[in-house]
Parts: sequence; C-alpha cells; structure tokens
Amino acid sequence: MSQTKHFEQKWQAKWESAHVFEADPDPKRQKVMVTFPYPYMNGPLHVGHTFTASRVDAYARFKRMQGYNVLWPWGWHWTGQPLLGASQRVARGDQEYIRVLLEVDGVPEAELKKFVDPLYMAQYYTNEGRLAAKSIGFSVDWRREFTTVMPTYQKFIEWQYKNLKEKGYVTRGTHPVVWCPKDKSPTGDHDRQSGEGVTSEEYTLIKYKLDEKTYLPAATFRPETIYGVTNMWINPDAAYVEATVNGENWIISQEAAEKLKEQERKVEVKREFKGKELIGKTFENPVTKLKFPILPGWFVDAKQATGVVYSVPAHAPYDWLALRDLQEKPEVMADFGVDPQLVLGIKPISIIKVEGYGDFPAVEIVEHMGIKNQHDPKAEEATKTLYKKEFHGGVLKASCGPYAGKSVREVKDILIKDFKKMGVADSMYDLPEPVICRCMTQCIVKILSDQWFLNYSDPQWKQKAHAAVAQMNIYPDSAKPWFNTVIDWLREWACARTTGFGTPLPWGKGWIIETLSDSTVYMAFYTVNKQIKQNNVKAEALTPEVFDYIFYGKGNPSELAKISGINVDLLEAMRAEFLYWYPFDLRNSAKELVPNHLSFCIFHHAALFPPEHWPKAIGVNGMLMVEGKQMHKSKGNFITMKGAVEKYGADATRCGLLLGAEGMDDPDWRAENISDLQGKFEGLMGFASGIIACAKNGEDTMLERWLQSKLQSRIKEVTASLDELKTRTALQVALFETWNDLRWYIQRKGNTNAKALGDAVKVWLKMLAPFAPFLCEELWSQTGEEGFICVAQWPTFDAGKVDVAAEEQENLITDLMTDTSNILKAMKITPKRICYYTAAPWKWQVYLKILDKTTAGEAKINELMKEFAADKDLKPHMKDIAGLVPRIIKALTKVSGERKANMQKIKAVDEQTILEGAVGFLHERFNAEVSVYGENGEARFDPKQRAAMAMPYQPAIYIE
RNA sequence: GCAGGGGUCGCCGAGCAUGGUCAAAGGCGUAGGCUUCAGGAGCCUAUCCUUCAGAGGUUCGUGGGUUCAAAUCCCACCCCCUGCACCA
Repeated sequence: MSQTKHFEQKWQAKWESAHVFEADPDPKRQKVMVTFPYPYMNGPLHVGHTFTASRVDAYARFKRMQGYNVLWPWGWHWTGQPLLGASQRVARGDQEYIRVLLEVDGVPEAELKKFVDPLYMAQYYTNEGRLAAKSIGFSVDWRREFTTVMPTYQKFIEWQYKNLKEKGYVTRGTHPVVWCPKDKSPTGDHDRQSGEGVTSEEYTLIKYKLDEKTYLPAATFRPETIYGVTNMWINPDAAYVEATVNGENWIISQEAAEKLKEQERKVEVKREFKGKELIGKTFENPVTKLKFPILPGWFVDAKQATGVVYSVPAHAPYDWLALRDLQEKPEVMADFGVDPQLVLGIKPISIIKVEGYGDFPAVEIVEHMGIKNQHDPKAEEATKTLYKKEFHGGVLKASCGPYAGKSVREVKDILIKDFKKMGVADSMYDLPEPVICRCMTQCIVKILSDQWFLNYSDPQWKQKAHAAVAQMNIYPDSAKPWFNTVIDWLREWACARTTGFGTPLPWGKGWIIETLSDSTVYMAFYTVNKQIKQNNVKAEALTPEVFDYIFYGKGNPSELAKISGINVDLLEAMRAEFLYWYPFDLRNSAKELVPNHLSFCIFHHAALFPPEHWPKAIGVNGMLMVEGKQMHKSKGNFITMKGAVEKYGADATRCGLLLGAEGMDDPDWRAENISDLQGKFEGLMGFASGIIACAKNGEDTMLERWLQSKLQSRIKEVTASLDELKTRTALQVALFETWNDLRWYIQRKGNTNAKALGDAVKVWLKMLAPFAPFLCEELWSQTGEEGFICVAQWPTFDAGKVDVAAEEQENLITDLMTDTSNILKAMKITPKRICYYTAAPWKWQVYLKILDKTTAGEAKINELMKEFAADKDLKPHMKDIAGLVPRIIKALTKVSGERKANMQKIKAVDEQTILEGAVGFLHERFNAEVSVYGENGEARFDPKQRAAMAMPYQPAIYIE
C-alpha cells in the first residue's frame, strides 16, 4: 500500500471514531448548514459529482475551522424511471449495457446478476457511493442519510404535497406529451432512439366545409391566413378517411384519425379512400362563406397533422409553388376529370402587408431564391424565412375582417380563440419530426388527462420566488439574473407520473410524485432524520400534523405525542433541531440544475416556508469535462470517484478538480494534470516535513517579518475567496502562492532553522486543510499540535503583523535582480563582478518630496525645482537634480499606488545595509563577485562612472 | 429560435465591474543550470520579438468607435459551450 493510501485510511478512520463531522445543535455556536443535491443512484458517483461536492466540502471544512457548527448531510435519490429502466436492461440481457456496468462502473459479476432487482441495484450503488464519499474525505454527518424510497422520507413528501395542495400550488389539467404506444408511457429525451429534443407542436385546424355535414379540418400554424385562402391541397395518392370525431363528420388522413384518438377525441372511422376522390370538389370557407376548389398537392404529407392543407399562395411559398406547377401543367387536371380552367383562374389573394415585400411575398421569395418547384428543398427555407418575417413584422390588410390593421403577432392568439368560439376552428398536436422510442416504436403525441401540475405560472408564486432570490447570496453573482429569468419563464410542471419509483400522490390513486418534484425541500428533512433514525420512529407516526409541528410549530406537542406515539421530548427536540439548522446556508450544484432543480427548490421554499427559512445562498458551478470532452459512459471517458481516489489519491483528486475552474466555467479533468499534482503533493510532504523537523530557532530578522507579513495577505485572500465560494482562487493562493513565499524566504535565508518558518508552515497547512485534508492531517500530526487540523482554528488576518518596510526591502532586492538580469541579457555575458551603488541621502530627500507630490496630485517640474533650490542642503546639487527629477517622475509612474503609499510610510530606506545583507544571496544567484558601495563611497570601484546613476529604490549597477 | 456563459502570450487559466501600476498572476509544458551512482523527485533561471546597460516594439476572437490612454468602456460581426420540460 502506498504511503498516501495508508494515511488517507488512517485519518478517515480517526475522524470517524472521533465523530468530528457529526453535528448536533449547540446554542453557544453559530451554525452553518451546507447541502449538495443528492445524487441519482442508477450508477456510481463520478468525478462530476466529486467536483461539485469538493466545493461544498472545502466550504464546510473552512467554516468548521472558523469555529462554526457545520452540518453537511447527504442522501440518495432513487425516485423515478431510469433506475427501473436500467434494471430492465440488465434483466433483458442487454450486452452493451452489461459491458458498461462491468467495465465502466466496475460492478462484480456476482453483483450484476442481482441487478434484475432495481432496488438491489440502487442499494449497491448507494453503498459504493457512501464508501467513495468517505474515502475522498467529505465531511458528512452520515447519521442523517436516507434514500427517497424510505417510508419515513415518503411521509415527509406526503406532508409537503398536502401542504402545497392546500396552499393552492397544485393544479389539475391536461397536457400533451410525446408518447410511446407500446410502452404506454411518455418518452423523454433519454428514452429515445432518435428525435432528441423534439417536442409537440399545436396546430390550429380550420374546419372548412365540404358539405353541410362534413368538415375538412385543415391544419395550420397561421390561422390568420384564412382570409387569403384560394384552394385546398389534398395528396391524391394518400389514404384518407371519413370519420366521426366527437360527433362531427371529418375528412382527414388515416394517420390523423389514429393520432386524434390519443388526443381526447372519440374517433370512429366510417370509410377509407384515396385522396384523389376529393380532387375537383369545392369547399366553403366558414368565415367568408366563399367557395374554392380542392386541388392535388403531392407535397402534402399525410403523416403530418390532418393531411389536409389549405392554400394561401400569396403568403406561403409551398402553396404558390404547387399552384404554379399545376398552372404550368394544367393537363394533369384532366387525369382527375377536372376542367383545367379551374386552376388557371386562381390568383393569389394578398392579406398581409410586410416591409420589404409587395402584395405577394411568397411569389417574390420564390423568384428571388430561384426555387424550381414544390419538391425543391429550398422551399422549406423560404417558408421559414417568410413565416418569421410576416409573424414579426406583418400587418393584416383590410380584407381581414375584424382583425384588419392589427399585427400578426398580436392578433394570432386572439384569432385562434375567436375561431374556436365560433366553432370554425379546433386544434391538434403533432411532432415536427419523427421520434422513435428505445423500443423502436414510432412515438405520437398523447394528451394526458387529469394530470397534476405544480403551477409555476402563478404570478404570486413567481413573485415570492423572486423575493427569495433577492434575499439570498448567489455564487457567482452573475447567476442571479439567470435565476430570475428562469423563474419568470417556468410554467406548469407535471409533478406526477404513473411509472417509476417514488412517493404516491397522497390524493391521487395511481400517481407517483415525479423525481424533480420530490426533491425540492428535503434539506429540511435532514435536520430531523437523525432523531427519526436514532429513535426508530415509525413512518406511520410521521403524520402531516407531526411535520406541521416540527416545521411550523403548529399544534400541541403533548396532544401530538398521544396521537402519534412519539414522545413529547422527542417532538420538541426535533422542532428545536429544525429551528437550529434551518434554513440551509449553502446549496451548491452544477449549472445544469439552475433551470430546474435549483429553481424548484426556491419556488417550494417560498411556497412552504416563511422568509426566515428561505435559502441563504446557492452556489453554481460549471459542468465537468474530461480531457476536453463531455463525460459519457459510452464515450469511454467516464471516471468514477472511487477510481480517481484509488489512482491519484483523495487530495490530488480534490485539488486537481478545484484548480480546474470556478464560477460557471467548465473545469476540465486532465489525467496528466492530476497525476502531476499527485507528484507535487509528495514533494510538499517532504518540503513541509523537513521544515517541521528543524525550524526551532527564535530568530526575528527582517526576513521573518517579511514572511509573516506576506502570509497575512495570503490569509486575507484565501479567506475572502472561500467566503464567496471562489474555490479555485482560494486554492491557488493557498497552495502555490504561499508555497512560493516560503521558498523565497528559504532562499534568502539560506536555511530552514527559524521557528517563524515553522509557524508559517502551520498556517499554510491550515489554509490547505479544507482542500487537501488528509495530507494536512498527516503533517499536522508531525508538528506536535494536539487534535485534528480539521477543527484547528482558521488563521485570521492580523494587521499588526503586516510589515511594509520588510516587504519593500524584498521588493528592492527583486527589482534589483530583475534589472541586473535585464542587463545581463542585453549584454549576453557571464558576469564576473557586479557592483551596486546606493543613492546618496540628498537624493532620498528629492525622491520623497516628489513621491508626496505625485500621490497628492500632479508633480510640476518647475515648481519642484523652485522648492529644491530654496533648500540650502540641496542647493549645491541643483545641477544633478535637474536631470534626476524627470527620471524619478518617470520611475514613479511604474509604481503601484499601494507601494507608493508604503514608501511614503517608511520614508528613506537604508539600502546600504539591506544590500550588504543580501550579498551572499546575490552572489549565489548570479555566480559573480558582488560588492555594494554608496554612490559617493570613497573606496568604491567604479570604472565606468555608473555610481552617479543611483536613484532611491534603484541602485546603480556596474557589471563586468 | 429563446435564455445563460464564454473566446487572453504553446496548453490550462487570472485580469475586464472601478480604463493608466498589463508583455499581462499562477499552474502545466519546454530549455538551461545545480543536486543525484543513475532514473525520478527537488531546487534555481529562462520562456512574444528586438536590444552589449536596466530600453524599445507588436499582442488579449474580428472590424469599427470613445479617450491623452483600452485586454478592460461602446457598436457591429464571427465562433464555442450549456439549458429549453414531464426527464434525471
């Protein structure tokens, strides 16, 4: 076993036996409750989960070290269809799927056999998931764990839905869904062989009259064009039927009759016939009462909607093309026994005025695009273009009855409503493209009746949800407007279905609460599930009244105790526990959940809880990529949490992920980076151990003060970043930048003996502990400190330890080194001897004066010169000052405001002493003899007269 | 199509809100040196171009604009990612 593995297991066991992550209410301490959306258990936890949860864990550990009482509970989502589907695929012997389970998920064959039981499968993954979460070091209170099929959880969901219903958030209605006739269930995107993303569209059917008792319901998205109809198109070769539809006599395609049966229509087919039978007959426009002929249109697809299409050649390219085709070959009409004159006499009727087109936009666009005939693929594009143009910019002309003068966009919905009221229109749903189910059956649109909805359309509910968003923190801030747009955008959500695992709807037989709807406020359940499990409270006892008491304080505990059999103390303890922990302080997930789960969570909290129990903060992060691509089991780039920890160790996995991205950016998992980091951590262990072993001497030179000072700014930045869930920045600073500080100190110092260095390493480990907990525990134990680092006190910024003089001293050294190497680079030589010359005192006087002026406002050279001339100490140097002033002004423009302020604070610097102290270091660096002189030093070696160039903070240099 | 997020010096990624301190942090990679029996690790240095003196030049998706000054502000365009509903 590797050393890493060894101490990871050691510390995991120690934390567990010390119960450090088990959190109970403690009135003396402030609480922080963090949550992570429970993962769905049809597979193992993967690195995507790991990324999101690592952010939660880093935050939890950080807050715990800050002294908060931190609760992080965890649960498992078993609700829904996919678990059943997965199990069925195993039962069916789906080799492809079984291979994935064996090879990707790493399921042993003996276990796999038992997956024919979906609950067994879920339990298997749950057990594996728990082990993985523990092995990566998530600081979870496992006493509160549950799955969503546990009876006690289901009682909670019953309580939730009872309340939602009573408050009027649950409504009933009908809804069209993509439906597999064979499976007899809705076919979601994941269940489809082809046709992903296809959703149903609603057509308006205009009920043209064939005769007094027979209708030709023509399907359209543009019912306003009824005023421009010139004829009807029927595919002469397609099969049509005459059928009674809800008591009316309709002529529609054979397929349409079947479809309508699933859309709440009573359909009785009376006879079947070919379309050509209709050609040449006339029909009546039910609005204008005018009569028009029925013509053959081969472009008409009987599989689409009713298979009956009316023709508006002025505004619909297909209609114009079909008409033109016929008019060019009127003889085809003879085949149907129809007088060709009937066709030749048809003229387009203009009804919509639209900018950029004349009276007949369809005719124009066909000509402009050079479309040949009704079979030309460009006709589709022309249709779309014109539809959009006329919808957005079209105005109905005088011939359009009561709608004349109105824009198409504003009138469309009104017109549909009116026509339906008049009995001249109906509607049906259909799919714009074919959808094939996994079972290879072609899907249709079915209208589900008596469907239950969460009424997210309710404006008052939306308003409350907005209020909830307004009072919480969202990380990153830029996600806040997104939540608000989603809240505005959500509509009724079907919250129950008939198949899959889940909690039965308390009032609706045969309905099961759908998976995104049973996972919205369960964070509240964590607060009391500890007691429920510890006291073995039976589900039957958890009546809605009991939960009303726990969550709302409603009712009398002693009476409830009698009825429920739960004793009063326990009831009161549960109420107290809820009140202590709720609301949660952070919920963090990937951004894919913003438009659904996270928004639902906000909606439901707003509906069920008073504002003081609304979420405090929500964090959103990107979607994990693997080697630049989306992770997929089928793509062969699926990495499990367990696998990652085994291969790279927990700390490297966590940190590798967290260094990937923050905010809403997508992190990219690169195996090479993770294993590099693993190596880095090994190096870190040796580095830190070495220091811990020998840093004992109580020195306190400028260098120790520099280290201490530098550390303060690191502490400040890491703390501030973690508070905003900027985990990447925080880790970056904690790990790399602080490490670089320590290295610099050691180089300058030349040894690692100072106790101050050891203290700095301890601070460093504390800052790293939320990210790399195992390694930090291990090193912490070497420092001789008592207790776990995971509950050690988080370092706090101490302004008293900031030493700007020490920092400026080091800045002087680094600047000087940069200049020196710049010169060396330009000279392209290996130096033998380097001489530095520090500025004379009078130059400091000038420098500081200019510094004051530049920070106060503008430094005017002539005014400065006057002031300097008036100073009797400076008077003798006026000739040199004239050249020096512009140089100083220029040099100062490159100095940051912060450093200028520091320079003002510390005044003149004893560069001579500082540089002399660094001679040994500089000598090693440049591998040359290094000497330091004052610019007027008597014994100075200055063959090229460089010394006079010296400026404060910029000693002159001579190299040979 | 609608909505949200992006395009930065080999790669990953800071910076952009509050324009100058930005040739632009940090990590990785690469090159050289030190250390080592060797390998690895570690440590140091360099890494847009030019420059024998600490300097200059050209860069931040594309094209315009504002300004003494723009990676940062404004406009237009191109490209990429994510979500879009009965499903986790």
